[in-house]
Amino acid sequence: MDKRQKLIETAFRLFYQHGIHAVGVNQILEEAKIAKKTLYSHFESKEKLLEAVLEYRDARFVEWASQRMQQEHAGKAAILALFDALDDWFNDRVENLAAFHGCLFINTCSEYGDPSSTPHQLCRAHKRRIHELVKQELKTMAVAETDYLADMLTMLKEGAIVTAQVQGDKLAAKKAKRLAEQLLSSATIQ
Amino acid sequence: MDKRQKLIETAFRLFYQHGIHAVGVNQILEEAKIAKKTLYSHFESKEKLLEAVLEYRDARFVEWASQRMQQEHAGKAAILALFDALDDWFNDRVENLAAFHGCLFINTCSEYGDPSSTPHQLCRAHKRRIHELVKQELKTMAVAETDYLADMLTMLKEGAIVTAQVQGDKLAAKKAKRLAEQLLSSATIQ
DNA sequence: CATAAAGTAGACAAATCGTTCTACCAACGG
DNA sequence: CCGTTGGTAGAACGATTTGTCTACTTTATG
Repeated sequence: MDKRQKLIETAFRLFYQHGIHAVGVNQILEEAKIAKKTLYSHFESKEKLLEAVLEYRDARFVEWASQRMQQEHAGKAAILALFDALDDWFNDRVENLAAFHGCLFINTCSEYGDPSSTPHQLCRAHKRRIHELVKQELKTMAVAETDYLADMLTMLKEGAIVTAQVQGDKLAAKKAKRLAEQLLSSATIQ
Repeated sequence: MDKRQKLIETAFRLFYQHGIHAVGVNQILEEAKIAKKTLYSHFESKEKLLEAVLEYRDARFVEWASQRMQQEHAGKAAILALFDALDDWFNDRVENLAAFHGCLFINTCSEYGDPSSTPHQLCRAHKRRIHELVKQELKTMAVAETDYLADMLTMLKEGAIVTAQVQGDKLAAKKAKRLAEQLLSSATIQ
């Protein structure tokens, strides 16, 4: 088995559940049943491990989201499918994403507030990627102001995630979907 | 000078800027120029100090937000004033709130993921208070579904905060205001 | 003025942090 | 068969964590 991958996945689970500074490397090693030297042969520091975790999560998440969108017809249906996907995520119906504890990237920015730090920038890049996904979908539709619409749809998504996490509102995605629908209806030209 | 208050304000500033686990009590004491024994005579632990910080921030923030809303005519203008207030906050034009580093309550929930923990519950209570503020304003208006509208407006607010923090998008509040306007227009009966 | 309360600085304890290190073992290719 | 590679366990290091403690000083009040 790939030790490096095992470290990334274990660290992800612990960071996601308890926060980054709250989890020590010893705890990661214990759970992964991997020796300390092995960790430091693959990663030069805890922060480098975190960076690998963020890249791993980004890849998995974007892959999942885009698949869910592409399962529907391009355009409005695809975008609404994203909010259905969020609903599944919030209610722990997606095995690949681990039990919902908010967004790892938002959580990470809370702990790495300096925008010039590498973790913060990786989080920013992830959000840009999701934004791009939505924007590309909008471009296949007959709508004006795709930039503004993509901004609002992703902002709505962030709001739903935070509401689901902080308030424990399991219906957050369903509510957000309704507003997204309205937004798309009033924006569609044809 | 009230040492207890000085401790709360110093701890707030540091927690807000760097995160909670990243800041040690020694650092708080150094900056506040207060002895360790004094801290532990006022608060039985770091977490109790955090709880006092959350209560302090909650009071200041709700006071500020409701004042900004009440400066406008009741109803739609008051709610839109909230988004103008957010814009000032994101762009560091509000002295009382300290330099923008996202929302302390969202940040805290990232580090205290367990919803049954006291810090998490204090954050939840704060968000409920803001939600109530918006909902009461909606009740003075001729709109149906005040619950749904309050949900969406606060969700939009959370999305704007996260976008401003993670993406560094200083225009997030202005964009959110535009969608809020549209939402209120299409919901108004008269 | 005297006493009590509340502050000070900072040493200290016990634990944990991230990181480096030694010593050893197993598998594999030349 | 021997040396390299990559793994193991875990000791050790120095720094830092939260929290307690001693000893002293300031301040307020009766």
